Amino acid sequence: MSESKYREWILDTIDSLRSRKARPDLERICRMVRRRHGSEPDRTCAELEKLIQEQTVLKVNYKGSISYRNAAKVQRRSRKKDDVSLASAARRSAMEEASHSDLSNGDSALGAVDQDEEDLEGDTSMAMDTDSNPDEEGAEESHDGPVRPSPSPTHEDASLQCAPIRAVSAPCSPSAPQPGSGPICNSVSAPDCAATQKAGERPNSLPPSSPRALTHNEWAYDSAVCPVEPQHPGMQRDKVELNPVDLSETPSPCVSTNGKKDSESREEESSLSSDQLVPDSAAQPEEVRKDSDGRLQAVSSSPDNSTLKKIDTPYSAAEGALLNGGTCDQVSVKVEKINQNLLQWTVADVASYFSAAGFPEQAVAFRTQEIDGKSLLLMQRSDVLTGLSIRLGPALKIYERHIKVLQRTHFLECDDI
DNA sequence: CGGTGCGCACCTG
DNA sequence: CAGGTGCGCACCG
Repeated sequence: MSESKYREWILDTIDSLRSRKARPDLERICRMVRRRHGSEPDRTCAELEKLIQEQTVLKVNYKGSISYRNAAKVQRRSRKKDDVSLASAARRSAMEEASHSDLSNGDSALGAVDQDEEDLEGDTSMAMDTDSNPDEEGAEESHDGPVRPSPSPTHEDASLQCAPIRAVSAPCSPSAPQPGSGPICNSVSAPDCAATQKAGERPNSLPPSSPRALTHNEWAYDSAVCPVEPQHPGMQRDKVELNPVDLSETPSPCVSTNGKKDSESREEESSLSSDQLVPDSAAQPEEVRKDSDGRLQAVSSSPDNSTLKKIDTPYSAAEGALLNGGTCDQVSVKVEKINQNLLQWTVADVASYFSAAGFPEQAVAFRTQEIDGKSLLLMQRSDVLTGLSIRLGPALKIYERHIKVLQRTHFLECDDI
């Protein structure tokens, strides 16, 4: 209930601010939501972070300050260009998510957001990067995110390293800080990851399609993923295994991504740094704390945590599949693991999955229709094409490339069992 | 004082 | 050139 409300409110507010030519920053968003709906700023911040993780809202560092974007709008633009490149987008998302998990953990919302935003916006407004020179410093710190993106083998290392850290230290600040020390953990973990990544290597293999886009997406995804991982031990395992495997193993067709890493890596760094840096270091700390506190409490007693965890796994699997191209055998294997969780996916998980897969607008429709993992498994082609009131193009892609694949893998698993 | 409208400059593709 | 973004200012209640 509240979630959807806040989503509407926040997206509405962002749109409103944008139409007014005012920067949609945290302060203005919170204020407007409070005025319009009487919601407390803290709560708004928390909900905003959730949306960011879901990629419903993009956090961007633009011209040295943090801005929030309506992911749906942003993506449209970028995607328009890409257009047919769904596959590429999907790959990116998958790749990114897998790799990023590490990064985002520390920063949590901020880092993640920025990343996400960047990804989405990357096409349209890389201005942020340009403008945000000063921020770059911060970005370096947060770079973790950017670095992770690196596709292949490298991030494996990074992810592996980071993963453990995250789990131990704590969950990512934003969404689900399970351990009491959300904020601290974040700060600590992030740096560690970053350091390791930086020192070791930069993982930068970008996918063939678009370097920037890839990078951006990756970041965003990472953030989203990270939070989840820490929570469930079991999940984490899966995730860890999956991610590394996916990335490293991806021997077959997918390999193409690796080649481009080098050239693109530069770009990634530059772009990444600008966006991520500022937000994470400066503004976010406060937000995070708030969120963490609230969530922590909630988490301890509530099922939220489980949701988050679930999300991570699903993503990784899905992502892996996407990245690989959806056809790889490996993918199927990964998917299988995922499938187990599929039945446990919540509505939020499903929405997050499709947001991460590059369908933020359509993800809203899934949420609106309250499609959870079980419902997803029951969905037929006609349901997707006509039951969600989404455009035919994305609907077809979503069904053929995601739902169908998820269902297939799930039922295959069942058969085996 | 806070919300709103918008001209204008700046960026990117 | 087109389109997005947001600063800074003026206006309104």
